[in-house]
Amino acid sequence: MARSPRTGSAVRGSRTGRPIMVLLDLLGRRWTLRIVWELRGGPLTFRALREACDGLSPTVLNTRLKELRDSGLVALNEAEGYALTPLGQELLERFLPLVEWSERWARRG
Amino acid sequence: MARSPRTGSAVRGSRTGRPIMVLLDLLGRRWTLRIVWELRGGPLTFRALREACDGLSPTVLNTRLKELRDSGLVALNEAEGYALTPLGQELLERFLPLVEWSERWARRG
DNA sequence: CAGGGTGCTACGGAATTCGTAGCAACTCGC
DNA sequence: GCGAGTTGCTACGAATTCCGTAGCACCCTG
Repeated sequence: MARSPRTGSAVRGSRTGRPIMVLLDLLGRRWTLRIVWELRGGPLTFRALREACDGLSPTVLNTRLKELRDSGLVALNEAEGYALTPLGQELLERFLPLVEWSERWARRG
Repeated sequence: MARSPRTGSAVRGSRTGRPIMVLLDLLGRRWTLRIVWELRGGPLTFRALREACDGLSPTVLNTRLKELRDSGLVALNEAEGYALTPLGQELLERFLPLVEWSERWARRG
């Protein structure tokens, strides 16, 4: 199974290690963006996260969570479950304009 | 092969048809974000786009381009090649903060 | 002990993606 | 007309990724 993309190292589709390429590799994997999105309201347990993501397989969820933890975007808090780190919240904030845009996209497209 | 995600219809991983879910499905497919990114500087031909994306297979490139055209984000201009539509440029603009963020992410993560 | 929660793994099959080869159409120079 | 070059795009078998179900080990409460 493909390893977690890391800045400075080659990723799927690019050998430069440029941060944007690493990010595109990470976010281009199925469920990754969705998981970050579902954590927007606060921590969720592994199983709650599964349900929020329409019951994706635990295999993939665990793989994605490993990648997101390796990337410093998500952390496992024993008391509350999985949550966005400050870095992950920054990513979510940068992503919010896309959410607002998608509403207009739906009306026009 | 999975059909292009459309707002208002069920997509992979969500039956609600909410625009954000449709967008997450679309962007969560491999190479989709990369293709939009590589078109940031202007139109590219099919083959130039392949090279820009580190030689991804023409099968997948064509599939992604169909999806992006169905979504109204990319158009084929016979004279110049594939280019972002105004809608696609809006998406790219909303995505730019993530690029800037990825630079800091690389330093911290 | 029973019953419920937690994170997580195994495994076989389905879906997606890849890599290579090549087609049909068009344009250019000759 | 005839190549040589471009264009967008397809076929097809193999590799990779993802899915669905079942279930393990652990902890806590009753």
